[in-house]
Amino acid sequence: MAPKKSPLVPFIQSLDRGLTIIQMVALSKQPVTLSELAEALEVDRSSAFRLAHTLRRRGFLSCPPGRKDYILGPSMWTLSHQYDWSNMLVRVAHKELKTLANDLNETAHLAVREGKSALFIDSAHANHVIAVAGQTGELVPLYCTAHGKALLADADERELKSQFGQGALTRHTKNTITSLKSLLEECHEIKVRGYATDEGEYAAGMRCIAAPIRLEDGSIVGSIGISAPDSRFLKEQYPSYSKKVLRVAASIAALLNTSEQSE
Amino acid sequence: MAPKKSPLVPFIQSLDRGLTIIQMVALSKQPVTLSELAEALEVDRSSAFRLAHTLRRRGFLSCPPGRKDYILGPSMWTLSHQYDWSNMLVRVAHKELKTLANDLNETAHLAVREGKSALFIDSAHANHVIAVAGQTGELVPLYCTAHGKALLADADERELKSQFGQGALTRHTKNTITSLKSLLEECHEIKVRGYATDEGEYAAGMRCIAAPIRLEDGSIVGSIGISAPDSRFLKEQYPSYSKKVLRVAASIAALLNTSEQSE
DNA sequence: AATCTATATTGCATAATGTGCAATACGGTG
DNA sequence: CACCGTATTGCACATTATGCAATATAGATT
Repeated sequence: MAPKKSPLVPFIQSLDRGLTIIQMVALSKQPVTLSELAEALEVDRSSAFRLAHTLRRRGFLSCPPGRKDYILGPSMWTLSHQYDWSNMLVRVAHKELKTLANDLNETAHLAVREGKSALFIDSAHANHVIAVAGQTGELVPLYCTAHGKALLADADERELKSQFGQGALTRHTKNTITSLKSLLEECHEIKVRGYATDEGEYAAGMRCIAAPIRLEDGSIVGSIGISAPDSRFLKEQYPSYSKKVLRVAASIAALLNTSEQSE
Repeated sequence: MAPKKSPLVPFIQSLDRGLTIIQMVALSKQPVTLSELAEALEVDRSSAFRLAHTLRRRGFLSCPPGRKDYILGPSMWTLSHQYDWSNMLVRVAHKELKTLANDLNETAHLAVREGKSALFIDSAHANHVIAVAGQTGELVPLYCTAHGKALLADADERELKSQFGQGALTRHTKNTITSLKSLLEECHEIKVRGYATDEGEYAAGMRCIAAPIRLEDGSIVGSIGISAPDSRFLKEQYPSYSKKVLRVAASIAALLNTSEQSE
């Protein structure tokens, strides 16, 4: 597709092919057959076989019992379990986060879900020099913050119930959503329009917009948004702000999904 | 260690090396330098460089901003997020589960944590033909079942509080643990001796032993155990039963951790 | 059951590919 | 500025991965 620019650094062909196999298998909903691999790689069956066999010996692939096609193996699983991913999103998204903060001249946050809370894992402030660490690590409720609701966007009734029980939700301000039903409705809305808002539902006087960050398959892995006092961040700004926030969320997702890393 | 038996199927050397790099980086707490990779692989720096470079281009590795050593990249992250791991444990453990059930001639279960519940993902019954699916999918509370408590073994006070709130725990039987304090103590005990018990704490008249399944780094990824009515499963059998359960938990862990898959 | 097709697996010779060596560039330190 | 360690590139050679062709295996069709 892309005209190879500078293969200055030689690619290790067979490793590259092996990685392609891993990704094919990981992305496919069904087990992948040898023929499919061979065809996708444009190599002979025998070559695909030996690559796959190597992956299998190392536990990166395995075969469903009795079958001879491939699925991901336990190595991939244990690696992803053991590895500390906590700053992966931060690293990938930090630049975009700063851009957002500068563009809108407000504070931008990056959050992930942590049980029944949203955890702020990074932030960027406008008019400040490159602050390496904001006061990240803050936990806020899912149901009454823009980030939290963005992270909940895909939740259905069952999930909300299991997370928040059947009791009423704790009220923090006069705007806090306290019924599961309204929360569910809001989630639907967020899912449709792509971003969530917080009209002082947790901290009075603060307004916030946040959008979920979605991988290719739609799964939500985090949220990014802008916060400011409602004296400065007016409702009229929702359209333009949300557009920017959505754009940034999309470009972070793109960075995550791109298999070809720039440099 | 093991004398290579039959390298009948040739290994793709460079792919194999690339996988080793991925595992090294994933298992290391620190970023890994090129020199370390070269040394571990017993290849020249330049070769290690080209392998790592290929991995980086594909997003399987990346470099911390400004650094030149390696950490895992976004590809590994997105793959592990998107992939459906729900039956990984089942596949790897099923054989062992059957063995356990047959050995003790009782029902064996495999469970994973799902929020504040334990989810049974597989089971094996003695005296039955190979039942492909037991009634998996059952959710039981974490705090009053052997599997649940095995999954909680490493929990500290903070985690228990955040999971179960400060209220008393729902009583299911006269043996149910209802205070967080006793639960915490029991968790400690379980961690020390390696297995959890359930003396009819959820369903009266049922006794159960379960042990956590731990990866190399100690993280708990599931639990395996044996259940039976207390008329048949006596306290006297704890020593011998627990020994078997622990052994099986260990061998499942071994299957998960082994990078060299048998065949 | 026997045949047939599709797919998996192995052997082997060849050439492409990955490798080590050596040279060069880079980044930080005295 | 010179010095060191490390990263990166060029190049020639030989190891290694590849395609082809042969064989084995499994499932389907008759």
